[in-house]
Amino acid sequence: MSRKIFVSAKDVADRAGVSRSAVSRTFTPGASVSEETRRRVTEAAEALGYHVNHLARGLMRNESGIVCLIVSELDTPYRASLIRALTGQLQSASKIAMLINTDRSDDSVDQALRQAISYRADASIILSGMPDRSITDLCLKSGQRLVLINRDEDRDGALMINLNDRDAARRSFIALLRAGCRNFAFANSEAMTPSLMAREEGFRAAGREHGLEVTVERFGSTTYQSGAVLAQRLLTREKRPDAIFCVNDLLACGLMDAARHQFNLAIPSELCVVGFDDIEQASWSSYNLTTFAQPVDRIAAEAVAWLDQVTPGEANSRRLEAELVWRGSVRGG
Amino acid sequence: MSRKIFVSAKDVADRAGVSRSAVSRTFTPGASVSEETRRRVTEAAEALGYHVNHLARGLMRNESGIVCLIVSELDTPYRASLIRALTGQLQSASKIAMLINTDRSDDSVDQALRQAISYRADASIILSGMPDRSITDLCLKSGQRLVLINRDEDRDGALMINLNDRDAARRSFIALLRAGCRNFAFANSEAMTPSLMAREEGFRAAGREHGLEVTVERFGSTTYQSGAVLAQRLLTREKRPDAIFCVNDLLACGLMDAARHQFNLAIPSELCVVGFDDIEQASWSSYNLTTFAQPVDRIAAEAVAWLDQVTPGEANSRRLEAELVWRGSVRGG
DNA sequence: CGGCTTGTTGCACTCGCTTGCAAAAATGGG
DNA sequence: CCCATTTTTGCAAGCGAGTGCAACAAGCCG
Repeated sequence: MSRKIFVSAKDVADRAGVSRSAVSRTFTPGASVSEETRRRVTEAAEALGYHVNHLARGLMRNESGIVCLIVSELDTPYRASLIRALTGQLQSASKIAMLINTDRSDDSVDQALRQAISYRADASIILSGMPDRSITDLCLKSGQRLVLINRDEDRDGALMINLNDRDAARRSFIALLRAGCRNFAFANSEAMTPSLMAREEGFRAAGREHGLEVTVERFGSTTYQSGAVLAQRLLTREKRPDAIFCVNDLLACGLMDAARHQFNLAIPSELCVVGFDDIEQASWSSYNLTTFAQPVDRIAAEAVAWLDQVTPGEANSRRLEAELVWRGSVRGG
Repeated sequence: MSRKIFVSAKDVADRAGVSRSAVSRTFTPGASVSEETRRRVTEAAEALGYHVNHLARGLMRNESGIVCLIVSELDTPYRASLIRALTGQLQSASKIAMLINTDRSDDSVDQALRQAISYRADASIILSGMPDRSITDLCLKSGQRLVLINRDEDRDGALMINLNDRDAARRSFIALLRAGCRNFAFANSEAMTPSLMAREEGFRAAGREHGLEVTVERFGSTTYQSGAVLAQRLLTREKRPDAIFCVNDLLACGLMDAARHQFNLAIPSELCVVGFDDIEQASWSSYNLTTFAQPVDRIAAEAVAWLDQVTPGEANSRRLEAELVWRGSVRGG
């Protein structure tokens, strides 16, 4: 059971009867090689099953082509679709994604970034959690790019991609108002991340502007189960809400199911619901949920484009619009 | 804008006043270093923010710690949860996952494996698609391990993890029979992968054994949308089925929604449904779907354990049981 | 034919790390 | 205190690739 039977540039060179540099050059775009040698080298490489060792190349060039995706709970529909978009587009830009799972503990985001440094990743994209400033500084100092998606906090040197959450929330309020709703509620988790809070703020602010009260309830994390609990809390109130903006779709699904199956409410006639993310399930006919679409492809495109730039550039913050997707969980439309 | 400001072992050595071998040894478990030098080295490393360069280490040791996950449509609930389990467990075994997305074309699985070779991945885990034999041979010859999950075909040298699909299908048939169903149908996609076909086979076989006819319908891919189409086809038949085994949960959700919303059928009183995978949505109260659970943690554990073995071993095939999860989409239970 | 440009090639050094080997230091027993 | 044994340490040789530099070949012009 021989182990290290990788074929190296040396082997190819020998077979092709050229120097090692020649084969190196054939695989380096824009290097000076004659047509003849190139042919002989590629031929030999083909025959031997040679592939440039990206580890060694990365070592020399001091850039590995690796981009770390740092994420927790990656089986959540929105996260998963973002990862799909990111990996796809990274590959088109001939980079490769390393996936770091930070489910375990909170400091594991920091751990993850250390891993990223160890593998000399060219960049890290953070989808969940928020690393210490000390560690992000270390990353930046190591020449690593940093992209923060929906994490809002300020980190200069990093690219921050956010949605216009406040505005989306306001538009949602207006839509619900037009649908004839009068008792507004906001169903939030206790996660309190900046983007979730921005949605809450925006919705409240819209309520104030229209002189209408907004009931806010927060519970657990942004899951289906929390949605059920929030339904319980909101729908048993003396003044039962007839419009609920849920901080994300998963939660909205749980809330709708509870509203229908436990409280026998008809949607949208007795209760209007709006969600956020536009996960696949939102389009399922059991939910048919009016929601705001996260522009996952745009997000991924912005991130990858920024990574492809030679100079980091200054305008390192992108605020994208969430598009309202009208479906049947709100009257009218 | 200086680029390569990575701190190397040399830097640490200088600061700690030792040789560069000493610092290398401090970071190599089981190497001979005195307590004193180790202390000084770690101290200096800490101060400088040093991290072992895994690229260089991988180059020397000829093993990178990288495991490639090759997958398409990774935002599918089952896939996503498998990836989550795999990344988590790989990290616990101090390996790291590279995610390769093969959504684009069919030969991109081969492309992906080439990437794996280029990065000198220690192993590749294939969750979707089936690579050419030529390329798998190349992988194995390069000393790379290969794990195939739910891909069934024979590739010796690789670890194959499959479920006992036939048996699950048979158990499903019996459960439906006990529930009093008499008109059985199997809703399949046109994907025709071995594991999906094994479910169909198993279900049909069980039907034959009990002298009952099984209607089989196939359409599209294994998605929610296909489920709706299949409902359309199956529920408009002259002899309407009262029991449908769906090849996976996603499809089952689509079928149930169509059955309820378009055909006004009550589940389980007028129609019993069984799915496969036990994705999160199966437990949502709108579906409450009786289904077979993919033991994702077990699968991941088996894969990682095998990768951790020193010698590949011979019993390179695992057949796991899918556990039946009883919920409300089948009467009785 | 000499001198020049242009294009190719190979040598040798470098990247950051591991590791065998031999020298040096520490330990212990008599 | 000396010698044998065990640890610890540094040197130097790789791992597989990229690249500046100089040597060389070829081609062109006068």
